[in-house]
Amino acid sequence: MKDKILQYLSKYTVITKELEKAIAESTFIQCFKKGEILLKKGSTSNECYFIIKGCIRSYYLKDGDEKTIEFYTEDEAVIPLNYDTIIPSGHYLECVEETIVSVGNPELESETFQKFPELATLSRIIGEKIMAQQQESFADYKMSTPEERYLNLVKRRPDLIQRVPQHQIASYLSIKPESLSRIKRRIMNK
Amino acid sequence: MKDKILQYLSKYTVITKELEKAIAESTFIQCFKKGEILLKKGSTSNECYFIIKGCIRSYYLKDGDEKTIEFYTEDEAVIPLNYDTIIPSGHYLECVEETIVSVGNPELESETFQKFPELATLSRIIGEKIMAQQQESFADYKMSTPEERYLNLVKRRPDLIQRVPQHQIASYLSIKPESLSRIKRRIMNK
DNA sequence: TCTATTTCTTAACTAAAGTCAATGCGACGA
DNA sequence: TCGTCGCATTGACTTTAGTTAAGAAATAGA
Repeated sequence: MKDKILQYLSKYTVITKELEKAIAESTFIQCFKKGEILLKKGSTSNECYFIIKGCIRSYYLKDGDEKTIEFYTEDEAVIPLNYDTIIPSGHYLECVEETIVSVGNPELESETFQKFPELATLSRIIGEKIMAQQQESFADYKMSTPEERYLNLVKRRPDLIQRVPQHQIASYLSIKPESLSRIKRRIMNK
Repeated sequence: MKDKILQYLSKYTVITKELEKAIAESTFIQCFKKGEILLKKGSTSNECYFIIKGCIRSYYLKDGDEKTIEFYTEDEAVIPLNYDTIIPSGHYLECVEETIVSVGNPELESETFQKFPELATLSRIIGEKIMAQQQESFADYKMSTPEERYLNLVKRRPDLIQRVPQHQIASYLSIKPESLSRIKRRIMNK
């Protein structure tokens, strides 16, 4: 199970036996059922997740309906916006399907970081990378029409189209399910 | 001139005489004219900026027209997406008006960080803050209609409406100038 | 297995943004 | 001072998304 995290981290640094042990001690594995809520609006968050298997969706509630912000799948880190703060969350985290995660929390994290400073550096580097990716996908999003966004999604994350309900895909693209149906038909007839 | 940076940093940490000196040594002041390009698409970037006075716009070129991603004004940090990497930039940075900035670069930065580890920590904290803000504004953007985005902009950054040409505001809201005109009229008639 | 519920699609209509073209306004330089 | 150019606005028309409502398909639960 934990192999996947080590595999992920080994892309960035050399994993010593000691480090392996430290990571094993500072995280634990947890399993959630489809539909389970990991984080509610209004509550604080002191857990972050690394997805071993499954899919997590983050969304806001506005005018009674859900606005999907992001889908996280295998080998991705889910760090709530308010992680390690006392700020109540504005968004929800929900499991799209049965999901196995490795859970981290600030206390265990800072302990491990003190023992392994290279992990702190690593964490910063990965953080910067995520930030750069986010900025890029924001730019992509802003520059595209709903149809382009859908085509882009099909290209980059074809698995999502299969495993996530269409109305959640639609909300992710900021359109109504009816519009997504029409867009798909439009593309078919080309 | 440099007072503004110290003032900004003093919100986060105590500024000693030594630190003040180090900051003075690791940055320099530069002035750009209206319309000057600080970063071109395709080139690498080894400079970041802190705006003392003025306004900088980042934009992409798509299908021949400019897609504005962000406006940066007084007391804001402008860190190109590809800063301190060998990746060629996908976006441009342009001065909306005459702009005075404090310039930083990776070499000077890492020197100062070694001498003042608290500055490295600070830089990380500010980085995380910027990241959280970005995520929030992305969520806000995704959840809003063009009209809501315009009203939001008027509320949060009324100065931009005054100092930036309307067609750039429109591109920032991802609409055409004609649509922005209509939105303004619609709001007037309410 | 059968039912009930959710999800997806379709249709008709409304609302809003895109497109194209024309006009008006103001800044800037000759 | 005048003329030019870029910018903002307006109008007519097209395209696309939202809304409402209905029905078909898929899914989950009893």
